[in-house]
Amino acid sequence: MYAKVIVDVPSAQTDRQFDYEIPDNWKSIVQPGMRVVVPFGPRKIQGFVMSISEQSSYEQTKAVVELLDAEPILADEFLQLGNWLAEETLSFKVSAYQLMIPAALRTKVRKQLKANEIDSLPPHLRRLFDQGKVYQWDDLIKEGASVLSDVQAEVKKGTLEVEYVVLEKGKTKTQRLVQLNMSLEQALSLLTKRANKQIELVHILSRQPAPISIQALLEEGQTTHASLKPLREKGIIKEVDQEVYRDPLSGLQFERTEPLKLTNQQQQVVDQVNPCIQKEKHDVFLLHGVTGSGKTEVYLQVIQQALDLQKEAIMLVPEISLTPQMVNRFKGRFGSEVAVLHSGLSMGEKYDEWRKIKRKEVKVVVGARSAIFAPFDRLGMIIIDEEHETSYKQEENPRYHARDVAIWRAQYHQCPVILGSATPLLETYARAKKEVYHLLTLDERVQNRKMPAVHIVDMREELREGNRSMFSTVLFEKLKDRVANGEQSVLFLNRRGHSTFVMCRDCGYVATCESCDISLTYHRSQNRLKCHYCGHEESMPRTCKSCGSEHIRFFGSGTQKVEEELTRVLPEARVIRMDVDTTRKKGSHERLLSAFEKKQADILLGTQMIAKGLDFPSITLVGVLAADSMLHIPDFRSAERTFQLLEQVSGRAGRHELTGEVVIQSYSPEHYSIDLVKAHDYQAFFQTEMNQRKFGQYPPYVYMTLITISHQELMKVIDVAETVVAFLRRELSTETTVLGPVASPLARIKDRYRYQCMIKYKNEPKLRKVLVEIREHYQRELNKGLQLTIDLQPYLFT
DNA sequence: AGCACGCCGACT
DNA sequence: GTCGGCGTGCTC
Repeated sequence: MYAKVIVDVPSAQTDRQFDYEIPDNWKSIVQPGMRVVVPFGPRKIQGFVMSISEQSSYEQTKAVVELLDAEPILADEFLQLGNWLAEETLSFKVSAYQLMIPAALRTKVRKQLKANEIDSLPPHLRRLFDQGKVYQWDDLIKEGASVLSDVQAEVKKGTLEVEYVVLEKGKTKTQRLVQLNMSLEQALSLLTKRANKQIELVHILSRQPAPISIQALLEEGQTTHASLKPLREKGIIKEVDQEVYRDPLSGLQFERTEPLKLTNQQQQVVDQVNPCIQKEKHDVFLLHGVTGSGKTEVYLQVIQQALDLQKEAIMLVPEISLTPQMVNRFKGRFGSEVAVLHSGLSMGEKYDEWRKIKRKEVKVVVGARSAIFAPFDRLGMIIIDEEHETSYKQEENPRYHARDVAIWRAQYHQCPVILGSATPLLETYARAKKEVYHLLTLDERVQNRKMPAVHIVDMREELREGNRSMFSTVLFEKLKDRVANGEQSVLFLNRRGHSTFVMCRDCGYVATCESCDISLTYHRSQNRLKCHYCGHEESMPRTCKSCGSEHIRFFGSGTQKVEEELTRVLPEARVIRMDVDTTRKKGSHERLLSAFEKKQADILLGTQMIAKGLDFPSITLVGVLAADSMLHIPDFRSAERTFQLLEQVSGRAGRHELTGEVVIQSYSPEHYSIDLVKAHDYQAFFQTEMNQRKFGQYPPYVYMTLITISHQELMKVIDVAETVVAFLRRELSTETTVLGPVASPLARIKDRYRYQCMIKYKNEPKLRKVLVEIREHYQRELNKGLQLTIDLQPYLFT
């Protein structure tokens, strides 16, 4: 019997199955989807069993050396999904499989030196084995080169041996429990009358039917470890280790909520989706619901339907909106049947949540992108909230989109998918219009609340009237009003730091990062300049590096500067700033939001991260300080992103009894992506933008593929890029457009020059084959400095 | 990815 | 003559 194994070596040459003999004692145990350790050349590595076969076409096969799982870690569904995903994203199969298992289960191979005959070693080598029979290879490197060749000589003789140990990173957490090791009478007979505390502890234990934790025991007995120790020494108690889950939400209480009464519109949506769950029919729904229309309640109720039918559900949310508010709503409705997966969890916590799913202890998963791989086997519903969010696309290999995986899994399980958004991605809405997806609309807010009124302020006008501050008169007055009335405001600015760039007034020199083609951002609190791409930091120069002048000035405002300005012009306002810099520490996100919720501040000032999910009753004003900040980015989706962001931010206002207002400051208020926010008119935006896309031949009218080439040397990059483009033009059909090569918008990052080329096509069956050929051609150079990334359906063009 | 094998230049 | 630099190819 042979196991067909995909080995854990992510490279083009090893991206296929290898055959290994299964030793007799494992023949009945090994199954597809299990992890094994196999010999691979001179070393030992991990692999995934794909299938089991009676024969092998290889004359000589090595045997599986270790079995890492007692049952398959990847169900058949995932073996198929991985195969599809690898092909779809042009990545290695093993990389696709690694996505599906928690990081804690990924293995590391440790190389070590084992002494077979310590006594026959020369003294300078024998020294290494003072501590034991093994010596870590990593430490050997520090010993110097001559030792290495001596070691190699001994390995040849057989006195030393090179070993490979496969280690799992994660551990299960255990808790120590105690119980009585004998009857109460026996125990008491072993104790003196004066040992009051010990006697009490024994009594407590005798009342417990099951072992209890040491902590609980000592607490109940009102004592410390001092009274436990003698019991342990006399053998009166027995201790056992029990596996426990790390609970990221420990100590939190969730108030149980009941389903809310649905509006007619909400009910219609539920009525269309529920039959699909019941009849096990696959369908993709686009739920287009304006902000505040109660999409979340719809999600909760269709998930309830799935649970009622003994099925499971996955709900994806953008990382950024996986706020305590969202978690509370799910925990409140489904209690302990929910697992939560997001990047804020530690590796161990993620592993525990994953095991709860695998063991069927939960029925619902709420999580960010990777939660789409939750190991359920009776999926009844998949929901992707804020479907247009860019975070659903992974920006490293495998470059997959959670939506595509969701639809694949839903087809496999024959269940519906709901894509929900107030501002769907253009491609998605176009598909709904073509009836590829099923369109469901919620165009009214719940309880007939009005959409917030939007004022658009022309900042050029403000400037002309002599207002050079970053707040327009309108916004400032309204802010002041809110603070006076005890209502809350949200201020949004898509830039962190203090100033976006620092320029010399005399010679025009702009401080840039030495490794990237990016201007440095000034951070006031540390008085330093930072690169937001590579993390490089330097102190703020007193004089211009180029001409020595002292006239260095700050330009472009970030959140830090706005905060400063606010305390100056509106000293009575209490401000909370939320951006990457203030939320870096674990839990600070929650802390800041709950402080705002408790009305410990009047103004919440922040970047992207406050744009979604916030639902606080007393927010009645939303201010957008620089609406055009995204508009001039060289990306065909910049108008769409601007509209989406403005709509999302506006949606934070007036979600409850108090009506809301929005003030948008812009230097191009006539642009449709800004102007149409006034009427909250997605339809009009869709039409206008579709015309633009048609005119420029952009998605959804064409598909796109982006190839980015980078290298330390500029000439090398240009050379490769030109060769690639020429090859593409020659191989692809004449209807396909190949653009470039051009320097990437971020032309240099971390000392690497970057060029890109874009392929636009409608129908190109040869594409994958041609792309694979390009990658194979540069195989050799890929190890040596050259980087070539291929992104099918890119979201970002940096 | 590692690792061995193998082929050329700078040394004892 | 040998040590060790890296290019090339293989791993069931």
